[in-house]
Amino acid sequence: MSAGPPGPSGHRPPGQVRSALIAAGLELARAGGPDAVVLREATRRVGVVPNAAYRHFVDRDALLADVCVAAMGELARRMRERVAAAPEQGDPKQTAIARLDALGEAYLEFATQDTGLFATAFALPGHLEYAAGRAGHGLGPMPFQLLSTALDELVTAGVLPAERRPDAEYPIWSCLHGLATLTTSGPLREIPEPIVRHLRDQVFGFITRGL
Amino acid sequence: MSAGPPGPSGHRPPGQVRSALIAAGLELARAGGPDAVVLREATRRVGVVPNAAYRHFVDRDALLADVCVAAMGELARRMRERVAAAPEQGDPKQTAIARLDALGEAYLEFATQDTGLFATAFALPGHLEYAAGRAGHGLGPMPFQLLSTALDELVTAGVLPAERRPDAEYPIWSCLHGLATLTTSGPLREIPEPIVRHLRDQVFGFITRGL
DNA sequence: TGTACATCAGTGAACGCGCGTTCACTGATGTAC
DNA sequence: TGTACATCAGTGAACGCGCGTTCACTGATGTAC
Repeated sequence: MSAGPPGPSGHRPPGQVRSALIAAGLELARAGGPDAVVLREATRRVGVVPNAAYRHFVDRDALLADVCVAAMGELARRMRERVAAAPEQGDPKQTAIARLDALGEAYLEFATQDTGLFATAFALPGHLEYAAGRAGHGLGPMPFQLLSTALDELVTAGVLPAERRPDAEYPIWSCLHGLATLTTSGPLREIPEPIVRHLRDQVFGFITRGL
Repeated sequence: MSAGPPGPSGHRPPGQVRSALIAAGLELARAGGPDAVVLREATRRVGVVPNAAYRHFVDRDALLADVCVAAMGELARRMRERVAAAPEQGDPKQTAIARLDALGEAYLEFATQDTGLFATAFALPGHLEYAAGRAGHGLGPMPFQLLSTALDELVTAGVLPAERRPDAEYPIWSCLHGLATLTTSGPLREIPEPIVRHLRDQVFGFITRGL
């Protein structure tokens, strides 16, 4: 976690402290959500004096914003990973459905395993663009885009009727996101794991039926 | 907001300060969510010295817990109100569907109009029972129960096949809750109101199709 | 190739703030005899 | 009916804490001549 090589008063290679602060912020967020992204604690972990952070971020909110974007990027990365690993089925219909499932599984798995990071990804004030689409942060396609692509494939495969394609992202996203928050930080957060898995199957069935 | 009649050092009627603190906590929560429920600010609003709160709550978390329960009770109250106001249709099928719609509308409306209170209702650590059911707080039936009842009516009316009734609450709740959080405190929070309404219709259609 | 100087990224010390919480207290209320 | 006393719910003052942020500084790095 500590910066390592440079002496106690040394200068680091350019950009290293900045990215180390974001990395430290991510660890804090992983453990405690967005509120746990405390500027002083991040600098402590990087091995730098608190005010050094102000060389890289105008204030604490600017640091948090970068941490949020990174968290969302991490969610997207995991989703891409799982879609890529989804086994090719013989039937193109089955393949398209398997891809959508993989997306949903990754989303829920991330929320379960990294609850704090998941909450942080959605804590950025304002901009829908960064979750809802159009990359441009060098982090690759974001979750909404991945879902859009999966739905396009379902249309191509003939599973989803073309007239129901427009805006089909939103009901599905809502289902997944609702289940994720209810079971990880909502009233269902303490129910035993097998039951959570059952609920997930229930919701997946519901989604498939609604297509 | 202030306690009124009793003099600056006076004692209040028994129980009045306690419920006034919860009421003040609710106002704080309404404006800023659970984190805004600050013990000192609540006592300030009630017109009492900070440590007086410790006569009524073991610590700040205990106050917050009561505020959370009250917020959930308020959500339930609004849902009941809307269901009661739903117009009786000629067809029992239509009536049952209209009731479910009313429930969903009330849920989303509460999340939109009282975002802080909505977040607070779901911020209580631990207990699923209080949202997921079985009253017992003198606050009347809670949201989950209301949804269960609505689904039972859909089965009776012949809209929802009986074999799909078990656990049907969860996919529907997930959809509504996901849409509520995405559009009120998530990445979709700043999209214009007409579009939100369109998304809501989209989700309602999805739910009806999934029954 | 060497010197003068601007820039950059760190240090050290301090600030004010508001928070939750604890202490010893006081005066009003209700009960026992 | 009157007095003694326990209980209860408030007051007043103070605590330590960690936070975000600002100030003046210093030393290393890179550039101009």
